[in-house]
Amino acid sequence: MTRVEVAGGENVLSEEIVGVARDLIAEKGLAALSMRAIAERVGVSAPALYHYFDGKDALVARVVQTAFARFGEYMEHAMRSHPPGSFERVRALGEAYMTFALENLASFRVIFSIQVPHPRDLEDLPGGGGYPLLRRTVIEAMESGAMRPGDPDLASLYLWSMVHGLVTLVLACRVEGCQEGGSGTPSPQDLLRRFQPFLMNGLMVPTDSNEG
Amino acid sequence: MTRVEVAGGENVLSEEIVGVARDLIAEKGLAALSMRAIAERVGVSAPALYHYFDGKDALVARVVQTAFARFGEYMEHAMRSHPPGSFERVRALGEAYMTFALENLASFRVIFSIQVPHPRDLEDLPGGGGYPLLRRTVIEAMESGAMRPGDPDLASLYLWSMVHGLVTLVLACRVEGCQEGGSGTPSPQDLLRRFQPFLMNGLMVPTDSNEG
DNA sequence: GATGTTAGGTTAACGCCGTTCGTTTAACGA
DNA sequence: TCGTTAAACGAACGGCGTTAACCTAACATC
Repeated sequence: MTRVEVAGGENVLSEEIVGVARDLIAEKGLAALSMRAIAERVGVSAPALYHYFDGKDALVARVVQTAFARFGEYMEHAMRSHPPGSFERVRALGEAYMTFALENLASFRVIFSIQVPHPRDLEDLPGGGGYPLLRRTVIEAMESGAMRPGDPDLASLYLWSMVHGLVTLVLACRVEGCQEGGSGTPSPQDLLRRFQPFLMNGLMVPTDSNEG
Repeated sequence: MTRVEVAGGENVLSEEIVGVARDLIAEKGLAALSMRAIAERVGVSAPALYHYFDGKDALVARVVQTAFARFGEYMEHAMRSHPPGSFERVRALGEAYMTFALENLASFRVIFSIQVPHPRDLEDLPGGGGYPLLRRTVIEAMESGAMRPGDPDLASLYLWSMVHGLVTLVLACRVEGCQEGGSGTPSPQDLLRRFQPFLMNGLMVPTDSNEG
């Protein structure tokens, strides 16, 4: 085995295994992921993987954890290009959420696969799965007056649900097919932008009783 | 084989196969579904299933189709208990969506599994996957003045995304964990109810520039 | 009544899967 | 030099989806 040794690097092989697994998921889907395929691409026998991971599930869990870390970094970077306390910052988070999902399909699918038998605790994830970031941004927007004051958790979950639902529907269905009389086939990002008036002002005709 | 024959029934076995498959998905998850397990519970050998279905994927697709039909009926029934054109009717659709998802977890997971390699066309599904129902309800609400007039497809997709996202997040994470300072652990239905002010009036502080 | 034909099953088998077992090789500390 | 340990290997087990070949009962046709 003439494996290239990175100077000063430790546990290089286990990281390579995780990367190969992520790539294979991206190429063929999670369902088609096999330990033998991972091992072959790494250049090692399948049982060797069990020296680094307790099994396939543990390996996939590690891939998820890594993907979440990248996810959080991506969101944080996108947010920083807008002033604190602005609604623009909230909007940028939503757009980054969707862009990450579309550009890192494998990671996103692994992260939010609803096939996992036991739901994950958000707190166990690096960066809390991006939720604390969203929460902090919402609080700042409320304090600056850009958003209606209220329960920041409720508002955060509302925003999260909306963007996440749109992403999931776009991935699961041809949502463009729903836009029968629409102008062409809008991109998911377009849809999100067109959602903004709803997010800001709601779906109702404003009346005194509503605004009380 | 002393199989019970239903009087006048045809293709009973294929329907029984679909039902057993749905039950097994509910019990052990889609990932653990196996043709051999289905066959054993039906009381038949595994290759016999290939007389009725082209393979496992086709069988699962049939389970999905059946689940969608039940989904549509459920939604339609929930909607009918509220007057046409009312926002209550729109809200009832959302609640039915979430209740169905929680009570028919297996069906919902199969329906919206994002692991499918090729997205489905909504039009191919029975009842269009419930979307035409939502769209009609939204149009009626707009015409009656209960909702702000606008593109009904955009508003429908917005509502759909929000509810679907909340359901998906609830299923994928312990969303209750996000409510750190909340009052106990609200049920998903509670969360949806508390979203209603956001849906109606938005997240912004109403100003003249917003409402123009 | 003999004779295809077909529906609806059977068993055996192939190749792939996750995983375990026992073994081997190489590095290292005492 | 010896024992230990890390890190790999090949072989094998049981289960998977699927295919192939075969059987049997019902039924239409000559």
